[in-house]
Amino acid sequence: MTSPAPGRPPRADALRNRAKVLAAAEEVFAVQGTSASTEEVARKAGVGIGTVFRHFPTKESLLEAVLVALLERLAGEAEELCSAADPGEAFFGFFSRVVAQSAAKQAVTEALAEAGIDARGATGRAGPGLKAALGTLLARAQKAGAVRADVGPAEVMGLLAGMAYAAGRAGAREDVLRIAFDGLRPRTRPQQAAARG
Amino acid sequence: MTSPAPGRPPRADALRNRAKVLAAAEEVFAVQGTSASTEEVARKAGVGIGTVFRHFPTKESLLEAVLVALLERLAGEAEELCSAADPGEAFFGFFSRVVAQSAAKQAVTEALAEAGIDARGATGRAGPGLKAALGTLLARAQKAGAVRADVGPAEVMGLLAGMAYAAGRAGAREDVLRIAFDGLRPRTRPQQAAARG
Amino acid sequence: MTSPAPGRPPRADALRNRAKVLAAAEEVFAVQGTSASTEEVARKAGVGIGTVFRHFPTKESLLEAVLVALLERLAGEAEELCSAADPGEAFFGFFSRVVAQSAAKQAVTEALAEAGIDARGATGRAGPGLKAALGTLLARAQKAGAVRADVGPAEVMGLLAGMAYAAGRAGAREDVLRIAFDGLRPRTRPQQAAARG
Amino acid sequence: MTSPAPGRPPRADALRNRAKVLAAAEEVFAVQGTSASTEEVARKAGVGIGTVFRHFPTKESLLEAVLVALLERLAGEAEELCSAADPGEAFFGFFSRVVAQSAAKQAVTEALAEAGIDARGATGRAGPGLKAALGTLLARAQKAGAVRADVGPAEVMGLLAGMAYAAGRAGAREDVLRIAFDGLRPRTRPQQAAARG
DNA sequence: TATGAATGAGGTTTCATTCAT
DNA sequence: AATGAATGAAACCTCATTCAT
Repeated sequence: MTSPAPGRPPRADALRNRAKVLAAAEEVFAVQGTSASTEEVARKAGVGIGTVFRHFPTKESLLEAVLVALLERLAGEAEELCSAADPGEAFFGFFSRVVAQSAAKQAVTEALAEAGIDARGATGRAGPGLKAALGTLLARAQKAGAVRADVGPAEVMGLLAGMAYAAGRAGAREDVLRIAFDGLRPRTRPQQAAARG
Repeated sequence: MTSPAPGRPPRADALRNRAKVLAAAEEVFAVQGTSASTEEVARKAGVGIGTVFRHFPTKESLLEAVLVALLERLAGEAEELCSAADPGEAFFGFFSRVVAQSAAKQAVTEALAEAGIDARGATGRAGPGLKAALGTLLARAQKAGAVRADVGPAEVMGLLAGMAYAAGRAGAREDVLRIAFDGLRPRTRPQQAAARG
Repeated sequence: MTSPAPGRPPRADALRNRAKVLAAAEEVFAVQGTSASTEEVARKAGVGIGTVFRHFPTKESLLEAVLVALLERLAGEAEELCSAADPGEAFFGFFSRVVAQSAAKQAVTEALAEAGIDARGATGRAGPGLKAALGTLLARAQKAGAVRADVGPAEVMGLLAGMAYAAGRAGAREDVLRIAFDGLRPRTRPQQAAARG
Repeated sequence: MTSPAPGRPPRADALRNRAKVLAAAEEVFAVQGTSASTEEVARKAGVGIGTVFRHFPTKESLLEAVLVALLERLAGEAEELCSAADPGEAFFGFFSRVVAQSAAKQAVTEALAEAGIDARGATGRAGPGLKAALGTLLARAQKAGAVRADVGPAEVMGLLAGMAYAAGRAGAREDVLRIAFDGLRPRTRPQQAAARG
């Protein structure tokens, strides 16, 4: 691959094709799982197979790009909610929306899982953006008393990945999410009990 | 499942081979994931590839058999706990143990997920055994006031699958499980009842 | 690939196919050069592509096997000539025959070249067989006064590779070989003859 | 060779690019062999891949141009030596130098081989230049008694190609070249001369 | 019944060549 | 004229499945 002369902007049609490939990959991997073939992606994108490999020199790099894009999009949504009026609603609403997306897209679940683990790869590099935004949402919700104080962003990410999987693969619905949410809310009674005791 | 000639009982060595293959498959899929090759399974089992396909005519059927075996084993464990002294401990202990297994074996997670969804396939047919036993564990724990009354076996299965995934892929630990458990515990009444009583 | 149970002889049909593949590869590489495709070899051998890769798991290993087979055959011919009546004729005759083969088969030239260099790979392992036999032929010819005393097997191998290449690629014929042979002959006799004359 | 619009002289920058590509190709093919990619050549030349194909419409034509350039350079060296003081030294020195170059550059060997065979292609058309100059060197050396009288330029070209190959691929060194040189020297006179001296 | 050799579709990747910018 | 993105044939290799031994 000839790298573009440094400083020169990439050509418009190339950018367009890159985006088309990425979008097609996102859809194909969402529907068929990440073992879908690169040819399928090319077909869906309406480009030649060579074009896919020009933009993403290995299948792994394509997959990575898809996951990164998903994570960044989620991080963007989270950031927007950081200034919402009701911090509790913002936090739980975001959580719900991510889970709902995962139900349709397997890739989202994988992205969440990898973002939690992988500090190395590109996925890991994009993870912090989401974790940071989620951390802010969490902190605000905690300050407002909507979420218990003794959980951190890491636990929330783990719970999110699990619920996403449950929604997408195990056919679980709001009932399950409700349990998780209750687990995240501050405990009322025990404190009274503790006060009494 | 291999159907022997009708009326003829399967030969002893054939049964032994079937068991060897199943055990090998369980281990191989646990370690390498379900995309491991059938040859690998045959090698680990110490049999020819042809023998694997004689007992399990497609790779999918082999995978299914592995999942069914896992589910049946879990169901067995659950049934044993149905007569345990402390129903709450029995329920949460079982839940924890399943999640711990999943952390080591991807296949367990898949089994749980499929068991929740698939009412059709063989996995779905084995699911009810687990779901029934889990239902008993759940009912006893609810009656003892250790688990909130408004959740059913289906929700617990979903939560279990999600937590199993979180444990195996997203690197989540007891922290996350604690949140889920708190979500499962009664919110108000039990403590009041305890306080009153 | 499942390795055969140690001690069990390979199946007859497998051996037959292995030989067919090797023969086809030899011919294909001879005609089209070593960059010919593995599919072409399979087609010529009349087997599926999978069969080629079962016997030779990489293209490189196939190529290596071809070269080794060629070297071993040449070594065999050389060994037979070690007991020939006229050591000079044996040596030069062998040299000529190798060169003649190379004219038709590029692969022979490559085999000779690699045998000279590579002490590592399988080709290098087969090289010594040829070099040893050639060494014997050479020593006998030197003792008989047909070849000058101050050259060793390594130089002869080098000369052989060069002449093989010249014959196969540069269109050189006996004229060139005659020069090389004159270079190999002892320097004294002709002069004595000339002195006498 | 790029044909400009008839009557229009090629632009200066185009000529410059052509030269850059040719130089890059020579180096790339020397180091990586002739199977190096055209992209690699473009990168080394610092031009776009399209520019390479504008000047050399196929990879084969680029390769040919490289070989022709090499042959012409060798022919130039040979011509310069045609007026050297010692014809024997000129001839053998040239031979040695060509072989030494080949040890580093595969392409030289190929050029020599093709020059010997191909009367058709561009390589064949450049060959005569070298062959003529070599013929002159040879004739002078023969007249001076340094080379036997019964060999012609064709044989010398063949020997040269073979020795070039031996040097580059078979790891042969001066020992082998010495044999070839001895084969080229007159059989009787020089030694008598030496005996006399 | 058990074996493992044979099969070939399908996957990833490379690269000479074309063509819009 | 120069560029480099796009193309797709073709290469190597894997693996689920079949079938002769």
